[in-house]
Amino acid sequence: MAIKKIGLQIKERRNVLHLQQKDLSELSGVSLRTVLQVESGYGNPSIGTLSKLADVLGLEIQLSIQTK
Amino acid sequence: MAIKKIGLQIKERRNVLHLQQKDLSELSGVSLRTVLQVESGYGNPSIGTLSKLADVLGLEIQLSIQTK
DNA sequence: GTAAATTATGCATTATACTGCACATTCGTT
DNA sequence: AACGAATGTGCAGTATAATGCATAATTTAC
Repeated sequence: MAIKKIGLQIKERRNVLHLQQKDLSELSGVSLRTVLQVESGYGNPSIGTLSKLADVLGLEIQLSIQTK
Repeated sequence: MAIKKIGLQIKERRNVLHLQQKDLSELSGVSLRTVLQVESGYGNPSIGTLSKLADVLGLEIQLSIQTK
């Protein structure tokens, strides 16, 4: 499922950058509560919310041809 | 902005596959109303909704390192 | 061990995505 | 032009994402 994978990517990238969830929350303007939900793969964030998180982490959302 | 770009990609891909908005709506289970909004770059779809559309179109949502 | 920091969960409220219906506009065909 | 098909808009209702607060559990540092 897309959301779980994305949540994991967010979490891993955050760790690589040595940021805490609270940092990501504050830098992105997304509540800590929602950061937690997204990273746990629980929930169904909007593109807007995901985009705010991705921006802080230097990531971008892409649509690509399915490989598989 | 991420949403406008994604909307355009959805629309272009749909055209490549010779699908109409109504087809995409029915195949994905997303209302025609929402398909219209997403394609026009207006609105802020959830990952779940975007994922349903992407699946039908053979696309996948990805997070990748920002290139720019 | 224990204290503090970090991550996680329950519940209630607010903001907003998603939808259906009706109607309007644009596009293609004759 | 005139008709039908496809795409788009306004408005209202419903579902659910996003949030804050309090509280837990977990991890980290002392």
